Amino acid sequence: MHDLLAGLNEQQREAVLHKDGPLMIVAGAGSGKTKVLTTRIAYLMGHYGIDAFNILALTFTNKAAAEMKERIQKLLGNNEARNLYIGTFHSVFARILRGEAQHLGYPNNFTIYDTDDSRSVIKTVVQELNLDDKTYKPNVVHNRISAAKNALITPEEYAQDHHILQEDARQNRPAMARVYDAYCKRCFKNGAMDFDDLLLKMYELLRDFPSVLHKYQHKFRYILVDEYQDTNTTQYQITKLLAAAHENLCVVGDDAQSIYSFRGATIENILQFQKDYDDVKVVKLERNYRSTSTILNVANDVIKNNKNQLPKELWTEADAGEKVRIIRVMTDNDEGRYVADAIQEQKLRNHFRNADFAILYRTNAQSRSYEECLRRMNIPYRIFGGISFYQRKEIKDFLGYLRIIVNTRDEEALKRIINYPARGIGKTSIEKLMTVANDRNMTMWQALEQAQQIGIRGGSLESMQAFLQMIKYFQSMLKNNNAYEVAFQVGKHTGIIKELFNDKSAEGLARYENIQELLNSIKEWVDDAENRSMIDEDGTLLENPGQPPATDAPASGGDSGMLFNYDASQAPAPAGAQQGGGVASLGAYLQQITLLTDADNDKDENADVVKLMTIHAAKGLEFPCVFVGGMEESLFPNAMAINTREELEEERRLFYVAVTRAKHKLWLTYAQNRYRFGQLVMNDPSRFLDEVPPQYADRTMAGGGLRNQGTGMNFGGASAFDRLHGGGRGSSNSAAAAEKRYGPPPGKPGGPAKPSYVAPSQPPKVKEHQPSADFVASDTSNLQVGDKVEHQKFGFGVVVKMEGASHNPIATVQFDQNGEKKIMLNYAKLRIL
DNA sequence: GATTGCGCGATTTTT
DNA sequence: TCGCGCAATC
Repeated sequence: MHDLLAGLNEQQREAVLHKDGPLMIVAGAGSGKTKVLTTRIAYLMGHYGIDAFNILALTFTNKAAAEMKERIQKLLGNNEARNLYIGTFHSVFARILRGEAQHLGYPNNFTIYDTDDSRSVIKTVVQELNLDDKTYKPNVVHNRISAAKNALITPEEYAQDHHILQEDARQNRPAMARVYDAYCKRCFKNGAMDFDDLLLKMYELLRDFPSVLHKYQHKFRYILVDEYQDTNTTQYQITKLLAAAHENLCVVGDDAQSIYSFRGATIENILQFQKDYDDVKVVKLERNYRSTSTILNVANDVIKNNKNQLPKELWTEADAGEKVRIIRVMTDNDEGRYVADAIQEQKLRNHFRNADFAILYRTNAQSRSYEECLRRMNIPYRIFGGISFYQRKEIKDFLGYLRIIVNTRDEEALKRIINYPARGIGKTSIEKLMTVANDRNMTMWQALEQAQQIGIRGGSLESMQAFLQMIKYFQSMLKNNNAYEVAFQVGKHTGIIKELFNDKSAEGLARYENIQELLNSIKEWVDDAENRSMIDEDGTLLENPGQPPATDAPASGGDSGMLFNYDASQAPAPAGAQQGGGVASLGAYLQQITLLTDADNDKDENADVVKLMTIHAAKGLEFPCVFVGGMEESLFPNAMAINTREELEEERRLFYVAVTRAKHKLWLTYAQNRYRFGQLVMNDPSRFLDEVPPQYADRTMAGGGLRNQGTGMNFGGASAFDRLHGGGRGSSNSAAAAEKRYGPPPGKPGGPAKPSYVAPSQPPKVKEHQPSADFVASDTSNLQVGDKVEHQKFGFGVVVKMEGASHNPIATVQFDQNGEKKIMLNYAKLRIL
């Protein structure tokens, strides 16, 4: 085991060697945190002889858990790591709750509601309480409820808390407490837990059932918590309970990277850890293996402006590297162009790959200008974040069937699919079912079973009975068939596949393929689960919660990957029926599916593309070259987060995270003018830029050459970088046009700015036109051939042809810069010159 | 029942 | 500005 410690620095070694008692590892960015965690676990097992079954490691993402498991496996060189409990808080607790559900009155096959499901339930209860859904907006209400749950405030406590009630009254939502209560009751009735419940119910389980607590306290003799700075109150309390018997609790985190308070994370958890236990061993990992010293110095100096933190200072033996470039551009579009151009430049000069670049931003909306420019320059890129595979309507519909099969209490699922595909169960009938269910205190499913008795007649009744029959048929399969076999039949018999197959639109095709992909992934999960199944030491059959199914591998049998062509649906169901539901049961499948995110089955993780993402999404990642855009007041720090010191400090930590993502090169850009909500707004440079020590930064206008702009910042000496970007690369229109439009920045001395930014050397497909300052759409009802016009995007041109009906006239315009375009006058804005 | 159109709102989002 | 969600409509 000696070599486990090889390659660790002194502090890392200290953290690994510490065996018993509470341990806090304060791990700065890029300090080898994962290495320490994994080595520590391997060492516990390999050197101290701790049984893998007795070790629990909690992470925040599936990805982190999977990576840890893999690395431990490698370190140990055997298969013992498979017996570790490594997973996200949510997946580990879901797994435990699944086994203990009866204590709490939930079915073992309880459904896990994702955020959309939760909102949908909220919508329902708000309606049922006869409240205005404009006042009680689902996402607002959900945030409030979620915050309460994360803070361990029950509906009863909520209803009695003066401070909370006051706050709700002030927000004109006096009935919040009732909504919260109704929401909880409804979820319970539905046999469902939302994300927050997975934590909350786990806590209640441990709190209220001493035997259960005892069981897990003695099972998990060693507990490790990753990203401790992001834990919320509930997670804190759970860890405390679990660790109480042995106090072998190791928490790892970096208070400077706490950026999820809006999700209930409490930075106090890590700040106060030393007070929670006697004799807390604290190890600080301050040596950074990632960034240049310049970048680290910037990060260190910036974060010093925060008051509330654990003292530490990152250091490195790496070279100073280059200065951080602080770049001012005129508009958000210029920012996109500047970045795309700089990437091109760096690729050529320094042989970087696309994947060496990341563009980070505060808000998702900022991705647009980058996207346009990258596309124009044919630089491959990928945006991370956005709608997840599992949130797509067709996927949720399909899963809706699987959910109702496994858990008939799940009203959300039932409502979703009872008339999809359309089978003649109309709105009125559905409402009737719901009303009756509510009145007689039964589930909607039970109401459905008694459709006739409750007075549903005719076609509706027949449809309902046929529907019931079908679902019951699927249910009858559960016992002897695995998740895939059931899902296969669902696809075949419900008509979903047929419906999508018949939709020949592009979206329809995509939806069809998504369902195929879902089925593929279920198949793969089944194969995998059967391989990885294991018997727990206490005899419980467990499913491995870790590995999500990858969805890119071809289907078994090596065919086209299309497991399910509608046309081929007559083919026999997949052979090889397993011993039954068992480890690969539909219930087990559903339990983990909701906890997956797109990142968990990313097929082209290693593709050579520029990566665009929010700073939040970048946490934990690193890139050779990083651009951070939108360094402007009210954007970053965001206007919504500058009202309290706490908020501002979190924004600063976010900036710290952004800076410390960079290994070699870092650009910070800000635009003077930016379109926001369709309005052009002027922003001051971010205050965080002022916190960057001048000696570590080059501050320039994009392209350089501009002096004395007097922004209160030093735009002095042109760096090598400026010269590089400065002169002699043809002329550009954008900055000049922007300058023309807006004039010199108000309050800023100095003559008109010279064109500073230079258009990319590869001419774009559409030459961006900046409309004249006085651009006003003209009345085009009398537009004639030969008229000279200006278009907001395409620029100046001449009308060469008029066609189309009088109510929908179409003009063909020959543009100076962009060739001939057909312009629909009803939509496009043209100015007649 | 699907389609269109208007009005509103718009941080971040590991699970 | 843009996208979405709901309401009106054939």
